[in-house]
Amino acid sequence: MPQLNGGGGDDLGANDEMIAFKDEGDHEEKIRESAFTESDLADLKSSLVSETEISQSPAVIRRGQQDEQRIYSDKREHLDDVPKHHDGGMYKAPYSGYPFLMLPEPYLPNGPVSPSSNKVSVVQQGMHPLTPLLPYEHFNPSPTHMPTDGGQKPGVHRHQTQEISGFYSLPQGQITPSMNWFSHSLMLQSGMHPTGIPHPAIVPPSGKQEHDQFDRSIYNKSHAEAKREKEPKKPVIKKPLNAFMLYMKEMRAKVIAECTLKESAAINQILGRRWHALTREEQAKYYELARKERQLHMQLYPSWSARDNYVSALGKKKRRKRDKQQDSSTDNSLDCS
DNA sequence: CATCCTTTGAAGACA
DNA sequence: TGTCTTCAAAGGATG
Repeated sequence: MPQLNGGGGDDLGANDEMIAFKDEGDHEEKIRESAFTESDLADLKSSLVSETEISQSPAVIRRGQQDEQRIYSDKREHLDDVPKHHDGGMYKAPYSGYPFLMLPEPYLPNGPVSPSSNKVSVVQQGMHPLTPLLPYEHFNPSPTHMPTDGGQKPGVHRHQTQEISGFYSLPQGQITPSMNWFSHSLMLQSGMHPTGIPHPAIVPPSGKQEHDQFDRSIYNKSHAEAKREKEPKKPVIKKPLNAFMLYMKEMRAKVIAECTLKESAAINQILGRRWHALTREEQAKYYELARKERQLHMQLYPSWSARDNYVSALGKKKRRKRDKQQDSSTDNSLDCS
């Protein structure tokens, strides 16, 4: 199968996913036929209400979503097989030259999308808002810089890939095989990437509560405690963005402009429908970008695991949500249409 | 002020 | 192995 950048040992693709993807053909066409345009905005707006009120219980809805998700997951696997738009070692995103040109102006720091946002993390402010990939730009993925498994957590299996374009080459010696999180944690403070470039995947010790605690400590803590507080805290390394998230980042501004919507939930619904309306080639771009994101992320943070950011095995938020659903499922009044 | 909503996909947990 | 849960982004809405 065609491999990215000459196919250096990427094991993310799978050939056994063809069936589901083929079967999806008709479905995909139908989706495209019903591709969302801004003319459907009114429809969506009403569906935002109606779709959540109709027959299915949340559990059933969720189940359906997951079934569909699996189909698209299969599709994604297949998409790894589609011819890649790359040239030699350098990926050329045909649509806009990701990562540098992927997002339109509105995503620039002073653009219409972000300017007034106070939700942008400290790390993101003042950095290239375009994509987490930017800092990776200087990362040299050559085998000599491959991280070892020394810092690897048990049970964390990360596939090391040989091939990342020279596009991401790093100033020499910035990341060594022995560099795990602890060895460059100081650099990571305040979201500083080992390269010296802020990285959006790295945020200061997370949680507003934590932050509040820190602020209060300035006034309330004893000297010893204050000193302890000063000690470096583990920065939070965020998950790499998946294909859809990358797509959302790129297209959100466009949808906002077209539909004059502000509410993210509604925008995300539109984006979800548009995502399904994309051709496989169009989606492939984002799957490819996401794959690169993951590769770079795992090379930059070999000891990182998604588990690191888990609130708990069963987070309180979802637990509450589930409890709610159970309550509503016992109350069937909302299930009928 | 914290959490929810809403989407898809990746990854971890668990039976 | 299959299913479920959590979290990535975003910002208005809500309690």
